[in-house]
Amino acid sequence: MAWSCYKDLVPKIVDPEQRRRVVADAVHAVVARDGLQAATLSQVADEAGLAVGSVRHYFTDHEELMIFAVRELGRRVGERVWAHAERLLSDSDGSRADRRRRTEELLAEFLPLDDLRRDEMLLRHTFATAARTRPSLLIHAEALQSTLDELVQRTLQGAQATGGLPADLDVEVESVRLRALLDGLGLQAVLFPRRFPPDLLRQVLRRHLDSLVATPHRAAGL
Amino acid sequence: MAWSCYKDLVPKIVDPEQRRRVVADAVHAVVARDGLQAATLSQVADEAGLAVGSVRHYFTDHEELMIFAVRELGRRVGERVWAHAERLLSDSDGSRADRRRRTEELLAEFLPLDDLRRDEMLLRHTFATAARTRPSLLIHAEALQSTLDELVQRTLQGAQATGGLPADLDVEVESVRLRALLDGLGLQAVLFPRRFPPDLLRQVLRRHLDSLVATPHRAAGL
DNA sequence: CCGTATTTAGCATTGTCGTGCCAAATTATC
DNA sequence: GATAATTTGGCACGACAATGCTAAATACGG
Repeated sequence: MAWSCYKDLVPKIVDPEQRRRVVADAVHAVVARDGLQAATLSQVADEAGLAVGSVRHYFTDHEELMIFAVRELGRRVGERVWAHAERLLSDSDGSRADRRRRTEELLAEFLPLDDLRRDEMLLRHTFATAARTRPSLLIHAEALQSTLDELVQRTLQGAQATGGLPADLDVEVESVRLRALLDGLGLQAVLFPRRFPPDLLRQVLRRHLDSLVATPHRAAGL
Repeated sequence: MAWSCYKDLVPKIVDPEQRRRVVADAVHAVVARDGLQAATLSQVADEAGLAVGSVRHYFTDHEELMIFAVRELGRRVGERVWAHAERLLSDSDGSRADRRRRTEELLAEFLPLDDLRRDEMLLRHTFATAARTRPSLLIHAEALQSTLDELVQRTLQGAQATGGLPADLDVEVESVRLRALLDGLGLQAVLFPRRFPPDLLRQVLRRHLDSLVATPHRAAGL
């Protein structure tokens, strides 16, 4: 049943951490394709080309497997996005138009504009949703959420610091608003892809950034 | 939510449609509390105070039960929200400030500001997510989505028609943007309620509407 | 080359799901 | 009141999940 495509030539010695990551990959693939309820031990093992017993050798139980999958997702998303962010946040040079363009590119990392980002969006959302009714996942899902929240906030702070945004803009609120926009937009695009082609996503993001730059902030009055 | 306080005195004759709605109530309650994976026949029957056999008498199988629950959710959400909308969309009178206030109230119907709206948000989101990997739910989830999309769009169109929004605003794009914002904001508030108190939700919504009113639209340039 | 630890594979158990089927209880019709 | 229809309750079966336990296959240290 289990399908070890390895030939007999490959040594049986295995780096356990790498193995765990391979299994996490399988979890991600199954969840992205068939949903969380399909991520059973047997399906994950099949996806990874292993036997159930092998998977169980590296994870004590199903719960630990799920937790690891969430953390691994967070690690990868964080790594990819922060690497992208540092190029923007550290370099203070470039014209304003250039900075604007790069900011837009950074925030576009949150949108499902290609298969990689689509799967990441899907997985983030799936695990975040699952965490609501699975206490063991909550803190890890929150950590993932916080990481991205912080990135958005720093991006806006940086833009404001370099004069790309009005000085009286309430960055706290705008961060929440931008993050909500990105999340909602990405989510709808993932759930109903027919209705939200990548062009539309980019257009909406661009429009939002435009409105941030152009809008004079009004203190909370009517 | 669903509470049939009937005692044994009530005759055994039952309106089947009402019974189906009561069972749907139970589905909603279980899903909102414990997630979709908990909406098994036995748990739903328990929640409704019925035997499994009774539930099965009104629904041929589990799938039909889920579909009915989605449609019933759509019916209720649509009913409540459109009732609210008509008061705004039909009446052309009132000052601009008054219209603005009522528009904000209407859109606040999309946010989880009280238990009822919180559960509705949760259920909409849960079923929409599930529909991705359950073809039988897809069209019903899309219908629910479309209904709310349309409401948002009409609201913005109405606001533009009465001069509450700039005439050159691209209502198509703004509808998508506003809807994404409402969805993303509501979702985060539902998943991580500690971080998103109702006041913050209102503030973000108000800020977004402010920016719509105040922003001159720039044609898609840099 | 041998013994030990690691890795892989699988069996058996237990629990829970949906569902086919049937019987009891209750109501409606005559 | 007797009979048919509706409604309710539940048993039994098969599928499949997670998991405890065991044994084979493989790699490594001596």
